[in-house]
Amino acid sequence: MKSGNITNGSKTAAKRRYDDACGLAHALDLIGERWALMVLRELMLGPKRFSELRSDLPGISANVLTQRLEELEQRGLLVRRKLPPPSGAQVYELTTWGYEAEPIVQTLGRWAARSPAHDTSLQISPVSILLSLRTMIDLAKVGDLDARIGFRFGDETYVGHLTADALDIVRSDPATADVIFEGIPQGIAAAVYGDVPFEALAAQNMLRVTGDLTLAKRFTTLFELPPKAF
Amino acid sequence: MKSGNITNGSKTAAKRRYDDACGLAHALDLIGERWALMVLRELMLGPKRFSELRSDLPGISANVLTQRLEELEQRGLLVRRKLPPPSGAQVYELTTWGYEAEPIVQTLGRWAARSPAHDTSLQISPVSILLSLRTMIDLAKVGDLDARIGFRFGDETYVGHLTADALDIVRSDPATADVIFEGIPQGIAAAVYGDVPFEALAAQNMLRVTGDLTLAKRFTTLFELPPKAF
DNA sequence: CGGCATCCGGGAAGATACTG
DNA sequence: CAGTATCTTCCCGGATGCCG
Repeated sequence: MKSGNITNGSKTAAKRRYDDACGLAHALDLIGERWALMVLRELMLGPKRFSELRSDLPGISANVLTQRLEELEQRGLLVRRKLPPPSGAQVYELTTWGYEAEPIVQTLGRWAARSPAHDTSLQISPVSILLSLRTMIDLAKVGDLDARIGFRFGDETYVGHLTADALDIVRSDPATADVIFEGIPQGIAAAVYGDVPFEALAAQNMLRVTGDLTLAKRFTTLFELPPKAF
Repeated sequence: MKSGNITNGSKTAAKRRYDDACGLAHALDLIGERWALMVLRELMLGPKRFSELRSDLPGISANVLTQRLEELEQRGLLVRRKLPPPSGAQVYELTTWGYEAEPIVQTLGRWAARSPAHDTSLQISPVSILLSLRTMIDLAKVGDLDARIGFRFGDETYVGHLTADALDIVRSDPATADVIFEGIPQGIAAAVYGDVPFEALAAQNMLRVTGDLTLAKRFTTLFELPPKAF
């Protein structure tokens, strides 16, 4: 019914973008699609393979994950990399610029924590809870503490290095950490944000703490959620 | 037709949400829809009416704007308010919690400014450019400066209060400001980020500067875009 | 004119099945 | 395990039209 095709090159090429020079608009053009920021979040503590991403992002479908990974790679936020033999598996790893998106994840998360509608009973991934610790830590309470905190969620293990300046978290073996938290992400959440005692969590098979228990207890006091907005 | 229609109650209860306790996921459930953050941005410096939003968000359809405003109101991010007579016009105004989303807009904007694909030649709204000034100001360069900077973009006028602590910007009459920038948003961008001299901008009808020209020149040196990521 | 409902076309997202 | 292929559903964008 439209007489003549539009033939406006700039318009046919234009998919669903905000035609706006504003930085926010451009950011949304880059990472505003559904699932894009969630994918970045899952890669924020280190490379992952396709199947790990799929299982840590409940609800994403394979084709959408494929598409997001392609777009994010093309835009320079992540790269595909082959692990050295014998593994040889392909993983997705953030670029430097991709890692620089962590403040975005933190700012959004901290803001949303004030939402009265926030349902903390839902599923949460290992990376999510660890990033929330990085976000919600009150460095003033750390003092001169310097400790290595291990986390074990099934196969996924992480080690956090707590200093006066920051809580660094990398994916590595927690065997030599000062204290090890082992269980499910909700167990960490309950201990840190819900002040649930370790014994109760152990009884529910949510969390097991080994190593320096005094340090563990102290660790759980370093974090605080912001108050609800209303 | 409306009566007795399917209502899809069985499955539609869960729309298109991330079923995830992560703060990021909840944030995206609240403001992750298309145009939502752009609407928040436009309201960030004060209430606006429907038609103002529509004209400052080129590309949004009335349909979608209505829907976003409803959702954001229902979620507690903005309220509808009637201006006192004689205007009596209805405006949309952010709640306290809504204004607290400014760090989100800033973080996304600052991050995207590093993108090599960022096209600064596109249209930009008054609120966008003013928020970018708040984002990109280098307070260390302000020293003990204390000045009132006026901005006039057609009908929309703003006054920025520059102090050592912050650049506050509110929508008000710039008549008494120390210096007034008048023109189009791109004119401000060219002067501040492109170091284009005032004379050149005046010749192109992009910007006219009145008042304390020394202050104006100094003002344009306070802002710096981050380097490109690659 | 401002605000909102409705219809329609296109395209992105979701679900499932399938393949190397 | 790491993705395709296909089909369906739903959201977005544009146009029209109602109503205060």
